[in-house]
This record gives sequence, C-alpha cells and structure tokens, in this order.
Amino acid sequence: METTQRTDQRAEQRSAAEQRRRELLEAADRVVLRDGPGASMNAIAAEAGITKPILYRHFGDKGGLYAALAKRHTDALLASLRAALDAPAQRRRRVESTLETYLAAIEARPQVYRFLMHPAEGSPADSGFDVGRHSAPLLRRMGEELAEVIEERVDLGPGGQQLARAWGHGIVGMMHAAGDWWLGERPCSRTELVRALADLLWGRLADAGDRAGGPGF
Amino acid sequence: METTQRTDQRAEQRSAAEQRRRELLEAADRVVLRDGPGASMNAIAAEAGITKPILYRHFGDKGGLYAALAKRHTDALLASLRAALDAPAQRRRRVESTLETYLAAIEARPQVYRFLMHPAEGSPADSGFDVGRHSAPLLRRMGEELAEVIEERVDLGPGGQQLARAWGHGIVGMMHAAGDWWLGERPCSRTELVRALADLLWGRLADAGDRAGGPGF
DNA sequence: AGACTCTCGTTACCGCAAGTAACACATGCA
DNA sequence: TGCATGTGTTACTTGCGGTAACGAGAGTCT
Repeated sequence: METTQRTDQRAEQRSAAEQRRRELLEAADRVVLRDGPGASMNAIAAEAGITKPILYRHFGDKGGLYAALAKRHTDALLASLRAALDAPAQRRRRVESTLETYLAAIEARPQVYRFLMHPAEGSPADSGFDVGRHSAPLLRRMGEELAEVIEERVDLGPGGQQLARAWGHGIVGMMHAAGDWWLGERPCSRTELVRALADLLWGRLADAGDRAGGPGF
Repeated sequence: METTQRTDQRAEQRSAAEQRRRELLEAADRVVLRDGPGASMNAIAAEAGITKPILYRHFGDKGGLYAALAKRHTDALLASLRAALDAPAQRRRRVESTLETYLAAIEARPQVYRFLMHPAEGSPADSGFDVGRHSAPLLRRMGEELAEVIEERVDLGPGGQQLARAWGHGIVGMMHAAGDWWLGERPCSRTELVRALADLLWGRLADAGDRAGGPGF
C-alpha cells in the first residue's frame, strides 16, 4: 500500500509543518511584543532557535509573517467582539458591552494593540524610520481641536470637558474611518455619506426600530 | 557698519536657506506623491538635483523630512476644517459642512491623504516591508462586520444597506480613535468612556443646548 | 595679497536588514 | 547502493539610512 503510506506520510509532514509554523509564530510573537514591530527577521529566527531562510520558506516574506501574526490576534479580537455584539440584551446595552470589550482588550494587551494598529514605533530608540508617525498626530490634532470647539460651544453639563474630549476624538475617528472606507470603495456620493454620518451623530441609531425577528442590535 | 552688514547677510542667508528648504520640500513632495511614501532619500535628493547629505543637513533624518512634509499638508487641511467649523450656521449644518470639507479634501488629493494616513503602501511593487498593512484590514473587517449586524437587525428603511455600512465603519472608527486617545492619556475610567461614546451615539450631541454666547457648534 | 572660516556640495564609506543561492545532512524508498 | 525530498546551514547580494571626510567658492580680518 504505497499510496496509503505516502498519504499518511504527507499528512504527518503537513501536520508537522503546521505545528512548526505555530511554534515559529509564537516565537515571532514573543520577539515582536518585546522589541516592537521593528523586530528583525534575524532576531525572530534566533528566538525560534533557527535561521532566516526557514522563516522565508514558511512565510514567503516579512509581510507574510506579519500578516499571519496579525491574523491570529485579529481573529481572537473579532471573536470576542462578535460575542459581545450577539449577546441577548437591549441594543444600548449591547453597544456598551461591545465598546467595553474592545477597550478592555486594548487595555489588557496594549503591546498587541500597538502592533496591530501602530505598526511602526519600535520600543527602544528607533529602528530606521518611523513610518506612521504622521497619521496619529493629525488625528490627534483634529480630535483635540474638535474637542475644544465642542467644549466651548455646547453645554454638556458637569463633566462636560472630558465628555467633549472623548467626543472630539470619537467623531474625528468616525470621520476618518468612514472617509477611508468611502474613498476606497466609492459606494455612494459624498453628500450621501455626509448625511449618513450626520444622521448617526444626530441619534438616528437610537431612534431606529428593531428589524423583524429577534431583539434589535 | 559691520554689524548691520553682518545681520543683513545673516538674514539673507537665513531666507535663502528657507527658500532652499521650501524647494527641497517641494521636490520631496513630487517624489513622494509619485513613488509613494516608500520613496528613498536618494530619489528625493536626485529629484531636487542634489545629493543625500544636503537633505540630512536640512532635515536631520528621514523622519524630519517626512514630518516637515506632513506638517505642510496637515496645516492646510486643519485650516480649512477650522473655517468650516467656525462658519455662521446651525449646529447640524456646520457638522455637515465640516464633514463635507474633510471628505472633499481627501477626495481631491487622495495621494496626499494616503501619505498622511497610510504611510506605507508604496505604489509600485513594494519597498521593503509594508508596515501598516494590518491596521487597515482589522478596521475594515470590524467595520464590515458591524455593518452586517446593523443591517440585519436595525430597521433603517430604504437605502438602509448603505447607511448601515457607513455607520459600521464610522462607529468602528469612532471606537478606534477614542480608544487610542484614551489608551495614551488615560483621562478617565473605561466605564466613563463607554458611557460617553454610547451617549454620543444615542444622540446626546443633538439634544445638548448651546452654550452661552454665540451660536452653538 | 593671503590666511580664515562658513556654507554648499561632493564622493566614498559604514552598518544593517531583507531576501536568496548554494551547499550539507538526514531519512525513507527503489 | 543510489536517489529523492524535506530541513537546516553559511555566505552572499542588494539596497537603504546615515555619516565622515574632503573640496570649491565667497566674503572677512590682518
């Protein structure tokens, strides 16, 4: 039975290869979390106890490795978010719980978060060039300015200043992400998007009714 | 009048240097807009008709150059946003006009936008490693998933699908930016931030009264 | 005039990281 | 014994960021 033997062997090898891959990913994880995303392939290979070419055979190039790494964390995060989003509760409660889940996740493992979202700023000194040092400042500046405007013009009662700041950054982020998506896909006209976002800010989400079948989002 | 002569000369030199700096920045601008943010210092120097060390004398390092480059565009964008935000009109109208301004800007010059916000993805082939290819996918995936949930559970009437997608990406962006800011400054507890964002989504911005003095934001 | 110095510019180099080619050892199969 | 295949290595190339060292021109001081 050569074929069976051969298939068995193939299967063994494949599973061994996947096992190996997992090990490599865990080593890479350790290094990236320690040295920041600027970690070199040499360092990762050393941590795994092997040398560079093996990494390249498994992941193609550095982008492949990082993508695999990111996918793991991303999938985990998305799963927990989905759970919060699907829990049986009122809509507002679910929104709060989802926000809570996300914030708790980034709070619990800020290094992972920084890797996923700010893949530049290495921890020590530097490491070449901090690509990505610009977007954050721009968003921050916009958020701060908007917060000032809100705090100065809208009456939010006690604790209004912090509310204004959270809103400033939140609204800017909303604009940024929606704009980014819209620019890539062009699913509608600019005016339509503006209306959609303004409607969102104007509480249309709270006012909308539940869809037939099951509790509303 | 040595001193006067000397000051004149100094002034001349300084202004000449600034002039030069502007020229270099414009050359860098051209290259970056053509080759993407992965543009090499050699390429930029060549475009400006000089060689690398001069760039380094002017901007210190690559980060300095990019920061200077980013500052120009950032300042311009912020100025127009401020104008829209300060225009005399009702609050909702101003919000719409600000959103419109932002979206129009990124629509008009997507390359500049990509440089400011997605400082990795070079246009041709690649250029080393695309740091930052992960954050976008994660945000996109979250946005799409949220959009699905919204569309499937909330009754938004006609055109609800696109509305849901815009909201999905917008809400995710809000969460992301607010979380990022909060993680950096820790200005309040997690629960407070959750409440603030949920309140925002629940239309508290629309309901809030204007502050004393002038038309509300 | 000639030495000083200051800025602008160059060439040639270093260090380092990504990615690759070529070779070496084991192990199962004919 | 020969050979194919997966696993690992060393040693290399290429390209980039960054720097040191040197050269040329123009104004300045004695």
